[in-house]
Amino acid sequence: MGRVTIKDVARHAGVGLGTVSRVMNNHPRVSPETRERVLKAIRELGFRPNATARRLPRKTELRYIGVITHPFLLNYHSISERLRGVQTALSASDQGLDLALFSASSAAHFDSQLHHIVQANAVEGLLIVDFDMSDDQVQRLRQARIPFVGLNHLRGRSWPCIGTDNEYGGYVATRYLTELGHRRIAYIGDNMVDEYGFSTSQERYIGYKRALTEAQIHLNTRYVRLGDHSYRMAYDITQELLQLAQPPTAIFAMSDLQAAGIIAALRAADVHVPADVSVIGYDDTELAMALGLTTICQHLEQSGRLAAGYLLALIAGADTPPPTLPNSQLIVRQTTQPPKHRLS
Amino acid sequence: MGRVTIKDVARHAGVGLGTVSRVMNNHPRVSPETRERVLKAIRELGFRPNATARRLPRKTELRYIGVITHPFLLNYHSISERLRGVQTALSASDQGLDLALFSASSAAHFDSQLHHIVQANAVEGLLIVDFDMSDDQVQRLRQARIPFVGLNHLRGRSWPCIGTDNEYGGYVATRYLTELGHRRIAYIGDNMVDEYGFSTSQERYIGYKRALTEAQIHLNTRYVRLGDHSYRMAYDITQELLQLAQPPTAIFAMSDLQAAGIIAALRAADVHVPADVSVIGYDDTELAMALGLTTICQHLEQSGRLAAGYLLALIAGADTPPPTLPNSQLIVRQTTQPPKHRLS
DNA sequence: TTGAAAGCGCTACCAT
DNA sequence: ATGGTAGCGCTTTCAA
Repeated sequence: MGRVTIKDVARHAGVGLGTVSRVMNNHPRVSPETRERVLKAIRELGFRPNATARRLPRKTELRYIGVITHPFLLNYHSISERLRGVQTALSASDQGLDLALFSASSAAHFDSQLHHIVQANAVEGLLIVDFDMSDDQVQRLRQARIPFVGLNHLRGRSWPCIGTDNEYGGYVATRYLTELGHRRIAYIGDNMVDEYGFSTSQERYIGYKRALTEAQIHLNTRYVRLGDHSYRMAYDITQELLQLAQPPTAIFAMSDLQAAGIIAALRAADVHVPADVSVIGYDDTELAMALGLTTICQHLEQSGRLAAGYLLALIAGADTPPPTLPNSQLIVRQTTQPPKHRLS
Repeated sequence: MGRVTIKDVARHAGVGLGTVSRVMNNHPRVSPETRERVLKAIRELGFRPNATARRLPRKTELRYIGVITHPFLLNYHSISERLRGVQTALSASDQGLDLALFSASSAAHFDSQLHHIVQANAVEGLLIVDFDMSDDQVQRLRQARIPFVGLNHLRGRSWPCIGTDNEYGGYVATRYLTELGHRRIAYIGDNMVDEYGFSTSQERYIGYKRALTEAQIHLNTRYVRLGDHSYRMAYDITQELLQLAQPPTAIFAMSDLQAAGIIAALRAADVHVPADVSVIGYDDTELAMALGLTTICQHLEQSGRLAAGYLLALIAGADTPPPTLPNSQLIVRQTTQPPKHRLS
């Protein structure tokens, strides 16, 4: 597509380049007639000035830190917490860096977004939320000399990531339940991993399994359910779990929101929490506080702050190792207690 | 500050301009020695290429839709819902527009951000979340031909805004309570208005007053409390309200999160909801669903979608009136009922 | 493999 | 008030 430039407009209006520019910039010294003629030409040609070209002679720099994430994540509490941390770090640094938010709805889309970002030299640095990258993708960013930091936990990744260990989180939550004496423990996760390569749920599941193994509890796959991470889904799954001949005495969920759905479903079925069933959530949101929910705190806001701060350091040319985030932490509230009867 | 350019690097390394460029772009046909010499020069001079200048000859356009908001808002559920709507509209349009998130922590900061955005020609269009603008600021955006849409309700604004009427929302919630027979109705809002010119809480308060007046209820200022919009604050304020000689029989809150704090405080004081005290929240978040909270739905995600869609139309040169968002809606759940005794 | 030079699309200055 | 022109900092040909 041969874009319409200021030159075309000038020719079309029968004026000089400078005049068109003056009209665009509301320069006072343009006669009303000429101005009208130029505006008409602009309209007729559908001219839209090239922002990059305007910036160059004006010498107004525009610098961004990019954040790339999945649009579904915008549903989640986790993203706004992390974004908040990122913004905090950015404002604090006062380097005139703004935040560009890219979203990628599939692995292919992620790749094309990455391509776009590199090609357009869009950002000074990139925060990659939860997505994993192929060696090739890492290579491309390195070659383009765009510093990047993952906003999630480093597990088998060859590039710096900041986040808490999901395997550990899953382990700690489940171990707490086994220590309380539970043996029929359900896990409700999400299935994003299959579609998008997010491994969060899977990692926590591995921790869950490890805790079961340690407690010599046989893994019952009926207790493992994956859905779409919504309140509603957790509600429905809980109803199904209650239909089992041996329903679980404890449920560990992927998020506080799911836990809320679980609690609601239990309440609706007149099953008492925690007397009949214990529930553990994840994220330590204000929702968990509101519900008195036992949960795992993964320091989301802080992770955003640290990751952005580290990225800024990398941009400034630092060659230091990434900062460490405190590990996940079990927050015990009122939705967990030993099971009524010790069963096997 | 005379920035270091590629020219300086070339001179310093004793090579031509093109060679420096080739090194920066990992061009294969550069001898290892020359490459090393150039890299050394780059390091020594602290050279950082100008992203704008790189984009120009590459002809890779980079276009953003800006969203400007207050960093505190990132705490709120409302912002992620709206951002999600914006992203949805942006992706759907498939125009290669990305999202730039600006945050302004004060009125002065907002003004300077606006200046920066205009000056740098940073965005194709701007969504202004909750901030109000002076005539001068509106004028500046108009002059720069940057289309803009407010992401909040239009009340006394001369520019297009998309959002539900807060006065109406406050009115509907309060009227529902008066109709149930409540006469001692508290309002818990936030105090952002003073510091930042956000009028959300104030507008709802006006609706609250109107409903009281209609029901011939005298406004008791002890029942009107403003805080910082957190769960904690609402919790504390509720404790104070319970100390009053005549505690309220109903509480209307600025957000579902506050409502959750209120309910928790009431429960802690062994006051039953809704038997002893009714509670209404705002936003219809999943938290409200989880708590069975009566609340006001203000169609946040949809407002983001509509506003972004409309902005895209404006950018494309449309001259249509803004779309209309369905008005706020009362969602009755289980935290409201008539007061125990009819009191005056 | 390298240097020189011609743009990229626009702004802003210098004349007129 | 307007047209011509010299950059803005970089990429990418074209020769050598």
